[in-house]
Amino acid sequence: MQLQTTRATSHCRAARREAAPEATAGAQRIAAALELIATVLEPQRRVVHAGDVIYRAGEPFSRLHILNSGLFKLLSLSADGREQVVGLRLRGDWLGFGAIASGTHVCDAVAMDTGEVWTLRYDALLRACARHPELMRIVHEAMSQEIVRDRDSLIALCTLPADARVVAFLQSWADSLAARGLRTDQISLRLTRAEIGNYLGLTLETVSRVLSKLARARLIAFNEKNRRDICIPDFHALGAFVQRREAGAGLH
Amino acid sequence: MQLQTTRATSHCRAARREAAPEATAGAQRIAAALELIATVLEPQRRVVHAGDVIYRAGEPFSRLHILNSGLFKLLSLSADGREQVVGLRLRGDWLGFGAIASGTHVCDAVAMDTGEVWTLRYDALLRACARHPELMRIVHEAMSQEIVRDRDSLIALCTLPADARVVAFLQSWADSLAARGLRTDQISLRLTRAEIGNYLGLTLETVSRVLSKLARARLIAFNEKNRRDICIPDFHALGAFVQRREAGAGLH
DNA sequence: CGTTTTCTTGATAGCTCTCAAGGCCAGTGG
DNA sequence: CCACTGGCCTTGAGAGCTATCAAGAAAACG
Repeated sequence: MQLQTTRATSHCRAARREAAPEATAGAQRIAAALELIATVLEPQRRVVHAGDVIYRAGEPFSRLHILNSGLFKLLSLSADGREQVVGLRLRGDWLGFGAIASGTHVCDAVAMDTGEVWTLRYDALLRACARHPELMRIVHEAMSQEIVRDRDSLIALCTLPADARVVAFLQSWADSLAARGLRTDQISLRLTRAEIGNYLGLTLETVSRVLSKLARARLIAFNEKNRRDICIPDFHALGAFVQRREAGAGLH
Repeated sequence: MQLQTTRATSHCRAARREAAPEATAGAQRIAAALELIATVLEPQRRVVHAGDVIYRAGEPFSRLHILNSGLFKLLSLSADGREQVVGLRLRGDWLGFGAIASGTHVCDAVAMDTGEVWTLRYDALLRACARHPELMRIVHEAMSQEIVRDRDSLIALCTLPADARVVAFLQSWADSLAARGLRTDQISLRLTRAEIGNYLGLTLETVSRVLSKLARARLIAFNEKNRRDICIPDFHALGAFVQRREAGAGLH
């Protein structure tokens, strides 16, 4: 059992170690994709502020959006009227892929901070893709990445206990920042406990309890005077925390 | 509260009523897409049997697959070695989209029954898409549909209690069959309780208990001598069951 | 400075998992 | 034909985890 824990932990380490050296590479790839789109398609650029709606579920689809900066959330309205956060998007991500099949947007996209959105017509993109294979490669990679990322979060949210869900959220958030060349030692969640819980399928109280427990264990540290900014002194220890819990649960 | 329950239920009804008349339309659209692919690309066709592996996680990506018949499951291997069913695929569905971004397959695809798989090279598909806009539309719609479907299942699995998860699974399964023009009054799950539980993030005992409860409430009926084949006498009642439970839970 | 939102913490209840035992069924071999 | 075996399923009892409810503290906001 000890062996298995060690192996699983080292596996996580390997994945994370890869991310760090490639951070600049990831940021450069995003920058290159944005540059190509800007030169080939001349998208409409728009500055948005917290609360601005990019599109709403039910609206007809004709345009895709690419994020140049800012933080955005995707909201899905379930049949009984409750809102669920189904995704968070950052620089380099696309918005609107889900509407291609049905011709109608299936969720709301809302800005959570000031940022810049590039908008382009889908039919114009298709025509441009026929002329620029590199552009089509970028679009397909973005859609493929969205499929994989959603699948990973589905696994995390369905199989992990509350502690591990919050840790996985923090790790994936840090990974997203690292892939864009941003610093990860002092990260700002920019989400309320209620929004985090909504995203993770937990209540805000449970999220608060888990964060408090992590802080007591010195695995994270809150910023003075602002409990939304946290720093993660040791990613290894954070990952090992949930691994240890899993191993312990499996011992009986 | 009664009003809200009625509204939510009728919403579900509306969605389901749409599905029924469009069943043949959905089947025709799938058939048309398969026909176009067959004529333009001449894919390699292969008959597979239960247990056959189409691809494994980690293998290099070069080909996509389209399902002409059969039932397939997507398995994701988590870091600690447990397998998780992350998707079920039927006629008309594509396999391998998740590998485009990374160039490596991210999950296993395994046949659960005899079926026919069409295989084509991704680079050939891209070249063909440049010549046939209709083909590109089909590919993009398939990727978009996969994004939306995964997102929907994520919401269902993260926010619903065990009863509702199983009901949602039965409904989505029946919808998938209906969209392909198959009968839905007598459906065969072709999955063990353990596989259903794995897919839904539940234990096999919980799945068994929920199915027994649904059978006691006459909302489903097991086939004689085979508890894997069930029939759903009234979809309305099945949907209303979970709606009622939600409303009741919210009363306090 | 007062109001509102957000966050924390505790107590309790409910749901699901775990563990355990047994039943049903198909295939196998005597 | 029947006993045996193994896989799959069902059912029950208890434990653990998370939601719910409630109260108060802290921070943001006008």
